Amino acid sequence: MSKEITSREQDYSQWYNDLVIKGGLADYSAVRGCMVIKPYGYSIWEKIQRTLDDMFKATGHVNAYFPLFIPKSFLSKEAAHVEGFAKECAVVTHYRLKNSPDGKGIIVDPDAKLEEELIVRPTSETIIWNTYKDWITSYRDLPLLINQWANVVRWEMRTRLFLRTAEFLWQEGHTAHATKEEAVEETMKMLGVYADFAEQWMAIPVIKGYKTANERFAGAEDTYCIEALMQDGKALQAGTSHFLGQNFAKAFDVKFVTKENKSEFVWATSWGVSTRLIGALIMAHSDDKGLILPPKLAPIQVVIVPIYKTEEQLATINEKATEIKKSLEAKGISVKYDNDDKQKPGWKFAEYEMKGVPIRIAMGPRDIENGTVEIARRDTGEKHTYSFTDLTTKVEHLLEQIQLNIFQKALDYRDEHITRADTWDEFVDVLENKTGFVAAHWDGTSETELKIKEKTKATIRCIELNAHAEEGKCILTGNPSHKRVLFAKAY
RNA sequence: CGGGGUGUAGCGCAGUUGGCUAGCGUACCUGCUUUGGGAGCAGGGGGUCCCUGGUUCGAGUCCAGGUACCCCGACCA
Repeated sequence: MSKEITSREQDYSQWYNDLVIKGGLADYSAVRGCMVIKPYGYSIWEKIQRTLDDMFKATGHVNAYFPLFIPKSFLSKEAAHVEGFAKECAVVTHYRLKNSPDGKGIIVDPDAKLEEELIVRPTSETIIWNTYKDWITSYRDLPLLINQWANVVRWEMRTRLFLRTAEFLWQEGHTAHATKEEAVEETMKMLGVYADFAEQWMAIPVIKGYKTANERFAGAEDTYCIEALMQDGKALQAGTSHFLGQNFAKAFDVKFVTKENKSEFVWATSWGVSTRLIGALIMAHSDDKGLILPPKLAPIQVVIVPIYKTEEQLATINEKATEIKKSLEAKGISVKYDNDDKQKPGWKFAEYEMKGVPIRIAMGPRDIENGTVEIARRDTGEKHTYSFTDLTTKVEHLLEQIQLNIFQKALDYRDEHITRADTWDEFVDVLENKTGFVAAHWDGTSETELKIKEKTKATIRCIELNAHAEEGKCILTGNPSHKRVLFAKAY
């Protein structure tokens, strides 16, 4: 009763907002475009962090931390980079406040103006490459494989919880290599890490591809990405991996001496994923009753709800539930036993469904008598009664099944929503009515891409890595094309 | 930055033509009864009606200006 969720059909945006807020993941804050990530939402981020961090370490990376502030002059050293980010930078101009002369409040002290303004990092390439200059002198210093977990600020015109906030949390990997081949290899390796994480942990199928010039990261030679499809048929870029060539090395004069004693610029990559992933997670799986979280990232994997009339019954259930909780926890399963007597079972059922807890175990006097529990799975809503015997194994299997099931469901939806279009009318029709990805021919020019965007709001999400050669004609101009690319409306 | 919307109790909202003590649901506190799908009854506490100024005997309500946030778009992860 107290927490109604807007249905997807009624208002998709409102449904999303309801899930975030009523699911207890995050809240609007007093600061424009900035959200408060609440404990439940943050614990999802912590799981994402922990898992990715392990994957980064396993691929040879180490963590470091660079400053939040970037001297303004640094940003302009790489031409394309500054052009891409200039319009959304928060700028620090002063370092002191003082009491207002009229006695009301406090003002910026005009005498405390900075010599050079500081930019709150929108990304850290510049400050990092300025540092790398001092760290790299010889081929022996390479490769340099560093990751940073940080917050960044991009002053977006319009923000959305998790999907696009003015401040967001992310990780950014910045690597330096002796050869182009090695840097390209690194770029692809990390793209693979992201894709594996998205599919195996978040249960979100992704398409690996590369961006057209229009969509490329500011300062990159090539931008690779993983693209996911949300339930409203819009695409969401879930992670990017950039091959930066020697652009930043040249901008910040980062050279190394080869074995042959020659001085050369180093080759670079950068790659990142952000708290936006949580937005993807929410939209990919959830339904009109609330969140559906993949077991591998759910803060609570199993909730146990007692049902009782008397203190004696509760005492018996407490004993059994604690036993079950312990045996599940011994298998690394996170369990919440909610015997809070301030809420009734029905309320708890609804609440944990809203929060996307994958498995709910209900235990009442009836169960104690029969030596059973009732298990409900969040993804399908199915309820079954199981005996205590081998309960832990059953729950483990069920968690695995749920993980696979929601991935399969998302995969089926995604695959059904990749549509080939060969005529303009067909193309527009799919984008308008069926939605999702449209695989179509494109003549390879930025002009055509922009015209299509103007007409349909769809952009080229990526050119698939495994796109096979196929002769055809551009959907708009009819000019020759050698493979299809994926268009979609996107977040 | 353009278009639309909203600011009244923690949250969600109502408040008529300007009218006297600002209300409803929920949440909260107390008590009793309840507990297998968001409990019931009784009692209780809680307000800078977004801000500033104006009109008026009287403003939550009318007028002007400001401000904040949300939604749709343009920009972007």
